Amino acid sequence: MRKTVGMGKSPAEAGGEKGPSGSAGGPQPEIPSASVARLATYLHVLRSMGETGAMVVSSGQLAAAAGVNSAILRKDLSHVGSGGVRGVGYDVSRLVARIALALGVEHNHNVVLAGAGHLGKALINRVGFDRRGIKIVAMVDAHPELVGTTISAAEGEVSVRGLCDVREICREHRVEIAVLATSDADAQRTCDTFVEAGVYQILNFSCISPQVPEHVYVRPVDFALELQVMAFNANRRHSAETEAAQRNSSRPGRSQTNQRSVGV
Amino acid sequence: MRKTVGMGKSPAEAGGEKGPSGSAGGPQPEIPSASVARLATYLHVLRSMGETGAMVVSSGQLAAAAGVNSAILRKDLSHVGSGGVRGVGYDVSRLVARIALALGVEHNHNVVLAGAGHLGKALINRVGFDRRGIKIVAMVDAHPELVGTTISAAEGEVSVRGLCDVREICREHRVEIAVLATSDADAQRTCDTFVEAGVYQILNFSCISPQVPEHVYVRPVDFALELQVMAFNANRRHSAETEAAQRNSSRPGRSQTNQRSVGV
DNA sequence: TGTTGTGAAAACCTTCACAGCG
DNA sequence: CGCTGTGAAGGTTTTCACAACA
Repeated sequence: MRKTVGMGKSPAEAGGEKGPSGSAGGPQPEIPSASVARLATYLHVLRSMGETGAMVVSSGQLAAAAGVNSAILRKDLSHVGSGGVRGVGYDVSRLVARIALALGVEHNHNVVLAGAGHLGKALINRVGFDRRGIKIVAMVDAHPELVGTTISAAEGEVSVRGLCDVREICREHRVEIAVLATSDADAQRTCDTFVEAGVYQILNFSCISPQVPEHVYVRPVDFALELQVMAFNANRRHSAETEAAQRNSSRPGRSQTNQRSVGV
Repeated sequence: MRKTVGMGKSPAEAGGEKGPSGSAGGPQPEIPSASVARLATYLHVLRSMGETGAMVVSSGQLAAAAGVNSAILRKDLSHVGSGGVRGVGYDVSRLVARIALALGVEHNHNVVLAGAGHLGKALINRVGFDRRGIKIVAMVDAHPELVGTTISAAEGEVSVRGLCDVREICREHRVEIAVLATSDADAQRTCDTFVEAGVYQILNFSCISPQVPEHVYVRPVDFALELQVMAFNANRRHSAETEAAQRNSSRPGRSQTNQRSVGV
């Protein structure tokens, strides 16, 4: 929600054509973007379940584990041609395969991580990117004194390269996605380098909003924002309490609005 | 979107009462949650603008800087009693004051950060929490060997404390919000400790989904998720391209759906 | 003229509720 | 009986478009 001029949701999704597809072989029936994010979560949860031996899950169980309402889960799954069995549930491995197919997890996407500070180290040490179709192929940093050093990562060591190598790295590995975990001072410069190298999706952890051309999508990850929203909720809770106390009788009331999960 | 059973949107917002307020003095006219997140972003952007000397902004300028459509920006601002001048724009400092008031940034909220690894270090070194109403009052870690060590932070040094101190810290500082930046192995245990200490909003960076009681809100920050969505978009772009190439004429078409910003 | 503030319309997303089936 | 899949209803969020105004 910060800067980001470019495409908001997705490429594809051309002209009109609401039906399954204009001609004969339109394969993607256009999954709603809100569902895509949740499907990725289900995939993650299902894999954990599979590892602990579960063979089938019901929508209720999976929904509870994923933190969503079961109706929307079933609707999401219907977009991937769920294949559940009425009265029983879903076969875990089959469902994993279907979601993975729909999300295109089979093609590994190569990403470059910029910034060899604490955040960069935290990111490179995260496990589980690989199995989710993400491969960090290189780490770069704008500071010459860091170039050539090695960072211990989840698997082996990664050596830090310079910005001047970005173009070559991106061409060689067909990189379309980059992560900007640099200091604010280096962010714009590093971002420009990526854009010149043909990267068109950037996950931005810095506090500035880099200027980018129209066709580039920058997804901001503003660490303070979530906390600020939480603080606001805390304030609201307090004023609701004092307000309720000033009157006399209480009226409970509910509310639900799941917001999209956050962050890399 | 991961686990998270508790409140989805906000506390407050009790029963029916759609109008401004039931009785006489209802002060909060109920800002939509989508707007709250954006308002926090505007505040951030406006402060940067203020520092570079801008006195007034138009909705178009601010919207471009914040990466949103100008109509929705004006609507968001209308919730805080915008006070703009037609034909001119908004007075920057006045607008900052109004948004800060509406969001309640004046009350500082104390938060505890769990996890003294790379991620924890990255978070504690972030600047700008303070001016956004957030104060990290302590850092804790489940590993005894880290307890007592000091971490160099943006301002001075912070010493790491143990889980057994959490209860006291939270009571002393009236902590309602915690950040879970531990390893997955320590996450549940640390989370439980916070819940017992009365924390009811938790920003979760770990890859597991902690089990929490009904009234606790866990906001997941799944680092891989965003990248996976980006990868999906890249796939869609590719299949759209090849599909378009298989036919002959191209039909451009647009799409816009700004998703909520992400992360702490 | 240029910009705000805001109804009304449109798009999007979620929830309900139930038919259909194993 | 239990669970899936889905049409229809309901709610929220975004966009449009334009009157009002300095």
